[in-house]
Formats: sequence, structure tokens, C-alpha cells
Amino acid sequence: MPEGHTLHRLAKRHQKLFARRPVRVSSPQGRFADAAAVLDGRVLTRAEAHGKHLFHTFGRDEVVHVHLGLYGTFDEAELPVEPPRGQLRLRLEGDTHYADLRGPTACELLTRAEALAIRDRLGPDPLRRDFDPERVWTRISKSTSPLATLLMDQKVISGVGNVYRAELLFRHNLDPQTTGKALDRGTWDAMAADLVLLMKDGVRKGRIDTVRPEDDPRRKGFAARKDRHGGEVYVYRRAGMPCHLCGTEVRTATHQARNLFWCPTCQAS
DNA sequence: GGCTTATGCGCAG
DNA sequence: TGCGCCTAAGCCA
Repeated sequence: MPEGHTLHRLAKRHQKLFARRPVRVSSPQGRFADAAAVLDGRVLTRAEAHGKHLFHTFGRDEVVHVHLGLYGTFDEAELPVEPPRGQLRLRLEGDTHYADLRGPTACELLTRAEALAIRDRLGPDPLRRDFDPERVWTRISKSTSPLATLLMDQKVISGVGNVYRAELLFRHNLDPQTTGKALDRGTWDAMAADLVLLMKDGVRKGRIDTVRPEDDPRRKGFAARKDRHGGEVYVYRRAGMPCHLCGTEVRTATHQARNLFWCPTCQAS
């Protein structure tokens, strides 16, 4: 589940459900028990996301930093709480709802300064108000790395994961191996604007849909259908299946230890 | 029930 | 480049 849209959606929910009130904090699994004891009953000041990172600020200087990694989940439910099942790293309890964190790569208590240091290492986030495509362009336009690499580099742009990468490149007819240097400015401007819309849509719906007949004239009449990840996409995890637009078999290759998907016809160099 | 895979990423070497 | 993290879902038998 977790690309940037997931974390921003969680931040929004947690801000609404828990912020500005005392929160019960526990770690049934025990791995976050010491920190939970410190925070239990304290006021959650703010929940926010940057890229794929989630930050819960308690009081002024204590920040819980969460990164879901590949398979972490943060579920919510209405009170009353169920008895913890399985490995439950962190549970937050508010007045009406509670939230359970399982399997995160990171769940740690930091100072405000330490949390800021993490954010300083991240590139601009398309889902934040201060998103600055110009800063991203500065990095991309100077790079000899392929776009497939650059879009997944959280120092270049944060929040983009394997699905958004594949889908963005498809939507702009770009060969994933195109280098940053070779990209033209107009195409980047269009990609950046598109990415903001796609990711905001992801936050709203809680899933990634990139096939949008309403803004893609080529897709008029396309019969919507969900793929196995729950959304509707052009190429992600569709290896060997016909491209929705041209019918060519979607290809896949391992790129820097991650699966890359593209249509060799629509995305020819 | 077991095996594979995964929308991530830091680290060892 | 490959491993480990530590979880759930999909697939097969």
C-alpha cells in the first residue's frame, strides 16, 4: 500500500481523529514500549507526512517517526478497542477511534531536531503545499541517470514509489531509460502537474488509479476494471498483458532491485 | 498449509 | 548487489 499518498492519507486521518487531545499510546508487541510509556496520555500536537514518512508530534519536542516500508500497515477502527492480535507495534487510542501499526520499517521516538534532519534529506513532495517542481528539475536536468532511477530517489522527489513511477512514465510516453539530461523542460512541467493530480487523487481514494478516461481522450469508452493491487493502472504489474492503448505486451525488467514495467511501443525512445 | 511476492530502504561488503 | 526487516495476500496443493 505505501507510497506517499498512503502516508498523507494517514496523516490527515490521524490529525482529524487524534490531534489536539490526549492520546493513549501503547506497544502490545513491546518493541516500542519504552517510548509508548513516555507518550501515553500526552496531547498529540500534530500528525503530518513528508514523502513516505509519517510524523506524530507530541507536545513540543517529541516526535514519533513512522516509515511503513514495504509491508507496514496502519489501520483504524472505531472504539471500543479489540484485544491486540499478532505483532502490534503501536496502538493509538483517541476519543472515538483507535489506530494499529504493524510491520513498519521504522517506528521510533525522535527529538524535533532529529525529525527535521530526516525531512531535510527528502526531496520536494508533490503532496505538500510547498512542492517546488523547479527544485526537482534542477536535479533531474543535470543527471545522466535514467528517469526510472531518478523518480524513485527520495532525495530527488519524495513520495513516488514503484506504481507512480511506472504510471507517470507511461502517461508521458517516456522510455524509462531516458536520462534526466535528455528530458525537456516542457515535458517535466507537464509530468509534475500530472503527478500532483494523480497523487492527490490517491489520497482521496486511498488507492492508485491512473487510467482516467475523463482526462485522457485516448481512453474514451474504456471499460474500468480493477487490477490486482486494487486500483486501475496502465502498466504496473501488467507484464505480458496487452497495453490498454496499443495492445503491445507490457514488458518488465529488474531495475535497481525493483520491478519496472513499461509498454515498448507507447514508451519508445 | 506452504510458498511466493510486494506500492521500501538501510546496510554490509 | 544482495540481504534482512517482519506482514499480509494471493496462489498452489
